[in-house]
Amino acid sequence: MPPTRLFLRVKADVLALLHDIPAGRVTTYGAIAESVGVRPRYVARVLATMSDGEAEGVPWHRVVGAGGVISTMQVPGVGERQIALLHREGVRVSERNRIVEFATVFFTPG
DNA sequence: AAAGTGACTGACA
DNA sequence: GTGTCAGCCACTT
Repeated sequence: MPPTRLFLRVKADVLALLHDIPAGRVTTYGAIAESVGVRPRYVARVLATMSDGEAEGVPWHRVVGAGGVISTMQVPGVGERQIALLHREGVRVSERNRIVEFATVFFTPG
């Protein structure tokens, strides 16, 4: 099934916003969604349906759930990978899978 | 057409 | 601080 036009538009917008997020900072699905004009779940869907190849060079790991939750923990393997990537940028994650000092590393897109 | 499904959120206990 | 839950709505059976 080919993606809908809306999906492609949102995907392009989301990717553009992701590249504006500096290393060491994170944003949320909700914040991106607000900027793009869709629901948070839609943003999540866009990221979740990206292949490894598409994710190449895309800082998808800088997107977390509201409050700094690593929501990708729901997908086996992905959560661990995201945390590793964040650590590499100096973003600490608690053992409860939450961003440490979330308020200070939060970045508002757009 | 109808029911199922979330890489989500905010509210509430 | 943590855990549940209902609402959400586009997408997928």
